[in-house]
Amino acid sequence: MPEILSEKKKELIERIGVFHEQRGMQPLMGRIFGLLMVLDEAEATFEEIVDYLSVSKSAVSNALNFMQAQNKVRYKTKPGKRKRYFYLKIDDWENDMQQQIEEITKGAHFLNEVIAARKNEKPEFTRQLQELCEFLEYVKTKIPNLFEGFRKQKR
Amino acid sequence: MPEILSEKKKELIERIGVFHEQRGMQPLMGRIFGLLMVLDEAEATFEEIVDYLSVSKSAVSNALNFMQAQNKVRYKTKPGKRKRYFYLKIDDWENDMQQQIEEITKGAHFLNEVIAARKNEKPEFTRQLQELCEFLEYVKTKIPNLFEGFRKQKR
DNA sequence: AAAATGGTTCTCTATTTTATAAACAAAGTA
DNA sequence: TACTTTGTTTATAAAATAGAGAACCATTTT
Repeated sequence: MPEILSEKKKELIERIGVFHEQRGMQPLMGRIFGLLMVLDEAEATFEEIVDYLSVSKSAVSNALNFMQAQNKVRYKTKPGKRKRYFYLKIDDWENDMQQQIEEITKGAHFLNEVIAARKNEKPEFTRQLQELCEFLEYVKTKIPNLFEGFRKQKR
Repeated sequence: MPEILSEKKKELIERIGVFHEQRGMQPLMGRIFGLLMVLDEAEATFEEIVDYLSVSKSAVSNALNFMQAQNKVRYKTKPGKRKRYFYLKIDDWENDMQQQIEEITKGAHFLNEVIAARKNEKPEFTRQLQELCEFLEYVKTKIPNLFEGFRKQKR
């Protein structure tokens, strides 16, 4: 028997949905994300997702396939049951975080191209581009330290 | 006489546009961003932007207003001239970067809510949420160090 | 075999986003 | 005053997105 969601949880799911939506995730994906976090069991069948979120099967099918392709979601089965139990693959959050932080530093590449393409007509401007670029490259080198520092601090 | 853009610069502008587009910026904004970086003068009039990018005036007007509201772009005027010279406000990239890095840590807030809302039926799952959350909070505290470390390393 | 289950795929529609074109406003010029 | 320049606004149109609903397919179950 599936958990009955409190109003608080429903509302939290929606807010988590909006949060992700604003960061470029498609709306339903964000809400599935929220749902799978909030459920005490931390998992749900296809049908439950449809019911909890009141959306169509096709929407759920597409969203789940997308999330699985992105390695955000997995499913398992249970002996004797045909249904799939979808859950968040949260155990590799470190990889995820690393990628997210690296994302920010990706722009450095373009900055270098821009700097190379510019005549130095506005040295002050070019210098600022350079400084930003150097910062991004510095951050990139410091990412491993961040994880290391975190682990060290935990013990 | 406005600079004539080389093929290389045109292509670079487009790639910068796509880069920003993929990060949620509207397409034209990304290309204006690229244009204003790549131009030797690091500035352009409204009309020049329209011509360089072959887009409509209203599109440019909207994009520039948006970018000015976001404090990404400013304009100045020149004595005797009526035109506005738009340029990137790049000098506060530190603020910008800080906000971008903080963006990543925003999710911690939701994670705390989720953890509070969950019965502890799946302790392993909850523990992973907690760990991720702690990491985000750790990163948040380390942001100032990042800037400090960068400045230190520069001298 | 027929029916039920679990999920996928296809078609259509509503919404949102992005851009155009044309009218408009303001301010300077002849 | 009329005309030009410089941008803004206002309708619209075109295109991309998200999702609904129904048909569909592959397994089980009966």
